[in-house]
Amino acid sequence: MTKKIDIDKIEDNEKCPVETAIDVLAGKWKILILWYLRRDTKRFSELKKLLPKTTQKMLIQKLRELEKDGIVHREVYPVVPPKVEYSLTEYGQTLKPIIKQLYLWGEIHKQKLNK
Amino acid sequence: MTKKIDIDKIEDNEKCPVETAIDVLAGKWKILILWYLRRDTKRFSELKKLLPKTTQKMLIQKLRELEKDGIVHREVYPVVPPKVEYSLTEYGQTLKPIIKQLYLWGEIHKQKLNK
DNA sequence: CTGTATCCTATCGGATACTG
DNA sequence: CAGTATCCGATAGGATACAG
Repeated sequence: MTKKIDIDKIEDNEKCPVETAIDVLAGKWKILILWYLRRDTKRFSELKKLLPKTTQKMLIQKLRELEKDGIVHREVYPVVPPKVEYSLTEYGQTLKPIIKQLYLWGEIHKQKLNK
Repeated sequence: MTKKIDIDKIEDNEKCPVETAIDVLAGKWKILILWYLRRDTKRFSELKKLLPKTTQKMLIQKLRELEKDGIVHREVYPVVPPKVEYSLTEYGQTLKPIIKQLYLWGEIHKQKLNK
């Protein structure tokens, strides 16, 4: 349904929406977090395993930022040991087309690198 | 044509293509540069005006990186004063779906921020 | 006009230790 | 398990000056 928009026809605004999007998604790990949350809820420990190259501190920091922007939901279960689950909010779901395009292009680029 | 792919059905690979894409596009200004080049060629001085918040040094640095990745083409005209034009390569054009989605989502998010 | 070259600082992010 | 706190180094990025 967005297929008919031609970005070539859009004028160069003062404050481009692309910049707005980047402001929210910048920070290397953020999009990768969203990628792993695209499908379902993950516990904090799961995310840590999925993102071995980041640190606990960074992961929490980025999760907090995404939470603040209304993209990620944090659900705390009052059990021992603690259990915290992260998921995409309904608003966060609207980012999926971006994530999808990044995935598709990443595949193309990986192939190019292997040549 | 990519509409039928459901990213929810994709397994969590070791090295996700999303990460590959991020590696190339990371750096706050890069995507914004691509945005302004999406339609046509720009001179260096034009890019500088379009990106007033970045510095000349950063702009050149990012342009060089994009050039190295085969995304941007640099055309030097041997005239005085110097004239250099930047444009998307054919390969760089393949990034347009990503840029488009970022634009669309940025618009949505701008609206949300104004409420 | 299109760059280079320095210098400098703020932020990002890693390592480690500790806690409810 | 899911954090917090602290320290510390690397690097992204800004200001300024200068050159072809």
